[in-house]
Amino acid sequence: MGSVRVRFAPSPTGYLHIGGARTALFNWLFARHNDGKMVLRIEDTDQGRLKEDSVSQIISSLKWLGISWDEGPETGGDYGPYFQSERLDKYTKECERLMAEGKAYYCFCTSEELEADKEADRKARRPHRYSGRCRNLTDKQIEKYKAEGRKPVVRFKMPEGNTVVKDIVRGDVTFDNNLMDDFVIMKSNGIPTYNFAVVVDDHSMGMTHVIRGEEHLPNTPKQVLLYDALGYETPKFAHVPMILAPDKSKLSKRHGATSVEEFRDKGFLPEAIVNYLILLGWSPEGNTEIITLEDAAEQFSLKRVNKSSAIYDVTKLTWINGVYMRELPLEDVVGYALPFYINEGLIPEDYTEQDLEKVKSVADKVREREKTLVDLAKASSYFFKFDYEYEEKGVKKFFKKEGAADVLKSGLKALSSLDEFTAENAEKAYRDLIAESGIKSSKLFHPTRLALSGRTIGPGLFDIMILLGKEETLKRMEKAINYIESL
RNA sequence: GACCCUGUGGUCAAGUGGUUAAGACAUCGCCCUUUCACGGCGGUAUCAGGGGUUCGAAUCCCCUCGGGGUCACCA
Repeated sequence: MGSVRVRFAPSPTGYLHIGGARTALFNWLFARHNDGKMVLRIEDTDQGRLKEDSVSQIISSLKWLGISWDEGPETGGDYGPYFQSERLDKYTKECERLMAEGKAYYCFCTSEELEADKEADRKARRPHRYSGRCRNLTDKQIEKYKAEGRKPVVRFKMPEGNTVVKDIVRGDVTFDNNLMDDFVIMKSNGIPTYNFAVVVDDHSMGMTHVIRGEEHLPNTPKQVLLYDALGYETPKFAHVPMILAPDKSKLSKRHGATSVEEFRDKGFLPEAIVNYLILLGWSPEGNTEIITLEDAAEQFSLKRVNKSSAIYDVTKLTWINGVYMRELPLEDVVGYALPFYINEGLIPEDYTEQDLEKVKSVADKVREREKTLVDLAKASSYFFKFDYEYEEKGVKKFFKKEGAADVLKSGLKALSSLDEFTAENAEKAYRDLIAESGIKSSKLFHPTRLALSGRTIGPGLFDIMILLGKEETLKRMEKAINYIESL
């Protein structure tokens, strides 16, 4: 076997699905691990289902995730074109060869006839398969049909016997050819069906391995038969388990986010999504949970891919996202976070260098305790706006207490006397105040936090003060004192 | 319905005839702490069921049940 060549072959009918992303990822990992090539091919033969912009959406999602390809759209390559719609001549040629060899034939059955057959089978409660009516048409009959203007499809002549699919993940899977009918390989409009196009393409593009979702397994024997009929060498197959929704059903819109874009919009980082996806259906040796694309590529093996489908669990994704939020370089996190800060109305769309610096310093502290970019932006809001309301339960607990205003007043005084407003000095001022006055530390810290942020949780109190600056800190203290006194 | 795949805690998942059945997320408790998060320690919880094979089965075989997928001139 030559060097490894694998492909990800999405159909451009929408966004990049999380399951598709995982398939792409496994292909990428396998290619990388084996110093092989990753090909991106667009399966756009069904013009009816084609969606505008879908290709660019899929491409941008893949890029965003960090999944690259050596050949395909944008990058080109020696095995192009990489759009099936531009490869029609290849399918036609191979189809004609099959017909010349008697391995395929024209079928002129109308959809009405086919439907009637199907109905008859249904009534007789027998499994439906194509009747084979056109299997042995004479040249004369064919001419006659053609003269009538009927456009034929081309069907594959299903041979007798069994077909074995050798699958790296699942072992040998045997299918009875009797259960498969003479399926269509070329539609009446001259466009190949999936099963035919995929075989011609995978062969002509030199694919050594076909790694795809489990849902393709039942189709594979047909493809194997086609490989044989065409005299191609069969690639190695690996059908990876599917990703299911929490209720074990197929992941769909009603389960919330299913596309990579949606996860992005919910504030997940590409590094985290990729990390999570790597762990779904595959696991590295040892107890590693946090793993980079590069490390995974080094270790990746199809032998360690699971057989059973996995239920995707957003809770664990969220945990992983939190890990990356605090461990990735601050610049990276801020880069991803900016749109969320804009969306929260914290900085303008045409933000300045100053805005950026502020986001950086705020995010640096806030990211420690948040798990998504959405939460990060929300938890940062009071650093940018002073229009917040005091949290109700905080007010009850800390503001509506005997002497609350006085405590804040003494805090305010201690702070205002500071020349150099640093976290160390501010903390010292508070600690000294506590020591001198005998005020309990919690009686001072909590109301201060509520005054400065409107909340009962957040970064270290003195970090907040520094981020706010002396002037703003004092202003907020004063406002809180007034508020308490008005209660 | 037919065919195919699959079945270890709530979820991910290690495990390939002999283990006290790892680990992670979640959950519960404790600790750390100005709060939250992080972190640390500990707890609850798993081999779908039934038959075999074997001195010995999560691991091998069979059946049942559960889950999923495929049955197009879609991909």
